[in-house]
Amino acid sequence: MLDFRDVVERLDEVRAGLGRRGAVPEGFDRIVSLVAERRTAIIEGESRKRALNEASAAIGKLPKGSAEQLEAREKARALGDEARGFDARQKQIEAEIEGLLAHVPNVPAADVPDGASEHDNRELRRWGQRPAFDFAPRDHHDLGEHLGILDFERGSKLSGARFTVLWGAGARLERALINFMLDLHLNEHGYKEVYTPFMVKRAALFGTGQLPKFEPDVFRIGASEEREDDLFMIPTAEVPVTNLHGDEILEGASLPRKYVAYTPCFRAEAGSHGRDTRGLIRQHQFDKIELVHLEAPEASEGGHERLTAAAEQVLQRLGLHYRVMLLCSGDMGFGAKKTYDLEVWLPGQNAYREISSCSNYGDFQARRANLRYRPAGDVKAKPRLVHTLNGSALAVGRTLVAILEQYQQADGSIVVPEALRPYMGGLEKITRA
RNA sequence: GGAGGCGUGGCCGAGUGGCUUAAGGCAGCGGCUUGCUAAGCCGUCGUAGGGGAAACUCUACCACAGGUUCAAAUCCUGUCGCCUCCGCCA
Repeated sequence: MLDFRDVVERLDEVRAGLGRRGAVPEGFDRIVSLVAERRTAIIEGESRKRALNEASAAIGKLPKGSAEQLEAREKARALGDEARGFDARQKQIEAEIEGLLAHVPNVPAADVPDGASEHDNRELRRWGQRPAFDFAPRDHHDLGEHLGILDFERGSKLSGARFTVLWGAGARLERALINFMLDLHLNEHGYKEVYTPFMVKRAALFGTGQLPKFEPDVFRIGASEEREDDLFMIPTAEVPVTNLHGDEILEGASLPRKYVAYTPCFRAEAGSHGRDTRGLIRQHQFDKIELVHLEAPEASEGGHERLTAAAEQVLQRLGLHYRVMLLCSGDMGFGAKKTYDLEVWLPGQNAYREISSCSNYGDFQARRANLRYRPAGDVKAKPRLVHTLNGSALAVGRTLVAILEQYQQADGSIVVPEALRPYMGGLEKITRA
């Protein structure tokens, strides 16, 4: 969420930034008068409260039940009523401001290119070579079924469309990828591993910006006899991990906090009917390794580059050809200031597909989740909001897809990337069972 | 699932309607002192929102949300969390 004081102070600038992503809400400029009204309500309310406090102290010193005390009580009661009136007014205005801002996305960073859709994203670089085949490459769906490691029919029998069962070497490959990625980030990139709940409260989803705007995309466990409040299945580890230090004040010296988490992710995929219905690309449940940074504001840009590099390293170790895209203003997620997508080459689709998204959120999520730090070496300094960053490193299911498709052989078997063999009991090739 | 208890500042802990702008201690921070030695002394020591050029000042916050009252950490209601015992359970 944007800071309403900042919005008022830099109204034209913020409006222009939001305009770049086509997200200036109706009546946006009304915020200026709302903030002014809020201030008036505070000043008036506080003056009544002060008078009331003084009056109450005086009443205590008057003889109990005396005529003058009764009279003073009447006057104090009136003050209290007035104070409550201004308080209510203040709350109402603040709710209006929040209502206005809760649906407003972040302002894009200056170096984010203008654009309306993914077609306007800018390719920054490519790594590796497209694998060349002297046969027609198959897609992972066919390969997986042929090998008996992907079972789409039984997934849908159990749970419906967009669920898949993995068998044998497929299941083991999934697990190997999880462990390989975690170990890489732990041992070589300095991340701390964290294991979190997979169901979270509404407040956590608000903190990272999925709510209130994107509730249809999230699976919700409604109230029941067991619980009166709602829980939501996490759509990404970003939600529990970023919110870990919500309402805390961290020591500046402890920044950056770099966390890596494995979690399954659950997405309703509302509005994506008919898209990527074949194969593993778009599932209701998938595994992901997520990197999250909490950084001092001045360090977040550098942190974003390092986080992205860590994600790229996974693809490089696995020998998977990919490219890096800088997303344009219109294609970024709700809370992001700047986003790099890693797109892996999928021979079966003859296309690059997103396998990781690495974003700098600035203080947008931190304000919602109340994530703060005290600048190092200055005990008098006011707490400041951290910057939050996150990125997938990587989406496990799509990595498995990329391995099947890039490492496929003419006979339909799959060569296991060398980096994964220690995690696969030395297995060098997946063949038909 | 049953029964009971408890939630006060970074920590410990006092506080059952006005003398609490939350006592006292510990830790932290700043300084003084250092021959009296795992020390002493003085000061400082929360968060947020207002006002003010500033010094400073006001308002709110004792798990959270409501309520009673001129006045609530204190009384009432609801919620959440934690603890103990019993039962059940991977």
